[in-house]
Amino acid sequence: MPYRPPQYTPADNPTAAPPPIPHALGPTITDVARECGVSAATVSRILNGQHRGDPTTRGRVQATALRLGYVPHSGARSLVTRRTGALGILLPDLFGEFFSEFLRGIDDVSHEAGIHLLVTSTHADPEQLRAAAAAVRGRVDGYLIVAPGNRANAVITSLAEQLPVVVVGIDARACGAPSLMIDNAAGATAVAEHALARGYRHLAMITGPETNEDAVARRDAFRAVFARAEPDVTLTEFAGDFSQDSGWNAAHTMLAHPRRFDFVFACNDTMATIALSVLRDAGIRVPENMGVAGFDDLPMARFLTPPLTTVHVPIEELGRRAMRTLIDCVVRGAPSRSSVELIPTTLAIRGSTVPDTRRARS
Amino acid sequence: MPYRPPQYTPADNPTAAPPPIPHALGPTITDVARECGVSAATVSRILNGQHRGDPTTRGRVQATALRLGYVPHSGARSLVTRRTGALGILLPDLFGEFFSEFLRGIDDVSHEAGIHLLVTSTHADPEQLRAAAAAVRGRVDGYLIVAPGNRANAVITSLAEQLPVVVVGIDARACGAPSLMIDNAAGATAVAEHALARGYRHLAMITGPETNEDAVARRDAFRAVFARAEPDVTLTEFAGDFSQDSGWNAAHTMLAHPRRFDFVFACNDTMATIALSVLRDAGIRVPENMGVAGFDDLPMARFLTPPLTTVHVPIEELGRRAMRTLIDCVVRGAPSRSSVELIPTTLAIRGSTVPDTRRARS
DNA sequence: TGGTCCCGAGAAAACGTTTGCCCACCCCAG
DNA sequence: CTGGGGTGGGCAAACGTTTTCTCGGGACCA
Repeated sequence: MPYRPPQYTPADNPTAAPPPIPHALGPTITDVARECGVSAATVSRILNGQHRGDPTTRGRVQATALRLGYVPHSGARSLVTRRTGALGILLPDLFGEFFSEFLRGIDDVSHEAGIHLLVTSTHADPEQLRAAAAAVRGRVDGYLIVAPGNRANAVITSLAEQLPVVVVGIDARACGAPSLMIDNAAGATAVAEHALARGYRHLAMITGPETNEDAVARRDAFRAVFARAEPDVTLTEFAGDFSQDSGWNAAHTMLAHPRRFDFVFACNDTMATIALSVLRDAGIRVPENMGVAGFDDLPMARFLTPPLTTVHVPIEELGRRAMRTLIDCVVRGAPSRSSVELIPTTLAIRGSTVPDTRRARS
Repeated sequence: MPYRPPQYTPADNPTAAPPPIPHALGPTITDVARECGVSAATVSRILNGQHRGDPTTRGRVQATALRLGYVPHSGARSLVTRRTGALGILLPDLFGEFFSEFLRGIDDVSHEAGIHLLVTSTHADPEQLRAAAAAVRGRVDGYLIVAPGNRANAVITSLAEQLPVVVVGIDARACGAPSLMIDNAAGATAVAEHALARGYRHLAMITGPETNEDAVARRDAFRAVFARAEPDVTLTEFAGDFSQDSGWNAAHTMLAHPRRFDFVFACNDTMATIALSVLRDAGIRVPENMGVAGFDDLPMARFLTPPLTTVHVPIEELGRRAMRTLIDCVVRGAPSRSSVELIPTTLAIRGSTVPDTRRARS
């Protein structure tokens, strides 16, 4: 990734004159010092709390800084402290409610730590991840990476050698970075067992992307329960990739299939929502003729028709924990120990698998 | 907002020793210069494209920079250029799909301009907005503000005096900043006219927050159509605030109302979704007994049961345009001319207002 | 051939902050 | 009265980059 300087000039007019007037800077530490009749060093120490000195001076300096609206220049500071006070959030793609929730958790933690967030959301593959990380290099003290798939190990490893890294979504122990993972197996298992307990026998599953470890884990756990189920139970898989379109295609493929299914498990709520919609259009009653379950428990899931049985994932909590872990790594300055934290999931049983819709607002 | 230095130490242990090992920095410009046998000045000029000089030297420097993986220290650079290459995105709150879509548009544009995004999402009122802006002061070249309500004018005005500002969601001409606004009036008007054309006569509206200009505009436009409708048409308003909970409360209040309604317009899709759910639980058929319409056209809207008639808002495009406007301001260095750009909306007619559900995937 | 101009590239200052080192002062004890 | 320890606070270097000023050399024209 060759270095490319920031381009404020619009792409359609690369020859435009460089902007002449940079923004006005506020008061500097020298201004505060002069105003108080002390040296810049003293101001710096007081404002950073390292100074146990004269309370009078301290009060005066703080008051002056406040009055002048002084905010230290973060660039100058990071130049000497070698810390930026910011963390890079590298997201594969910003789709749907999942990432709003996730970001909310992250923002919450970072906000109270006084840490800033550099967010990028445009990596779909390892190479773009590398580019995104390179772009914010030097501006951040660490990376929070939501894995774009399971092929990114090499990139993550090389990033983790330079800065603290926390990975969400894949097991990155081999990369030397702590990982946080959703307990997909428990969730998918619970769905499968619930389906069988409810008497459903011919199961369909709409899978997620092959490269997504969450998706694979959900699929495998679902398969595993099927493998030890009674022989009259069948399981058929239809390929999806978590997107709306793929859900639509998979649901229609399922309906065209010669086998009559009585249950469909979509590996995320987005696809489950679409499945519900397709089934309704086809005149199939849920849950009587067919049970439907999803995964994620998006805020909307309980308000669908019928309310969607799904695996609850504490998404915001996931973001929060990931952020705490990352901050912890940065504090220790250690090159991010390997570890895996499993985020528990629970099955939220609603109207798409049990007839009584009175439980609408479970 | 008193200055508070970044706190990497976890809040529960404020006395922890300061982190001893700052992250290792990569190669500096001096390293590249030494490696090539030229001066740092030359490297700087070449890498920034200001150098039309000797192609041999240029090629050598570029190759070396690439080989060493040199990335300039953004702090040092911003110290002298007085630009940071980053923009601050100040969001009121990260809820639902709306902001994922919005952020996607923003990220898209900034990414291709090589500009970084500092995202904050924790301001619910003007004072918090001021604090959020102060926190990133000096780290950004401009602000993209999604208004937390219509009381923020004073804060926005003072921000706009210092840095380029673009505002989304309120008319900030008085603040000296360009604004982008959704054409709420057109959308709400279209809904009202559609409802009346479909023969609905007793309309209910679930409003948004009083402090939100979008919400107010939608309400007023809907009222206006009612005002010039035939006398047998009634309109009753129920207070909401765009949240799921408020939608639930408003829908139930509506059902308890002595008047029998045959149409409900929720001022955003989140509340409309809840309304659909509540009506289903109450055994009211949509659209036969009651029509439902929302606003925003979230990606999920067309997959609800029945598919939701709603006002389509090009959310991603909104983010994209806002970002382009902001970048334009920063480029010109001008203190952000006042202007208002209106983002057009269109009515998406679906099954929640017209019986034929065959149009499911319109 | 001599003068002029241009172009490539280096030296050095400046940006705002932190921090190690040092000094001066004060207080207290001997 | 003097010496020592402790403390408040100043000086100056350093961080990595851009940019202005400068100079040397080569080309071109008369």
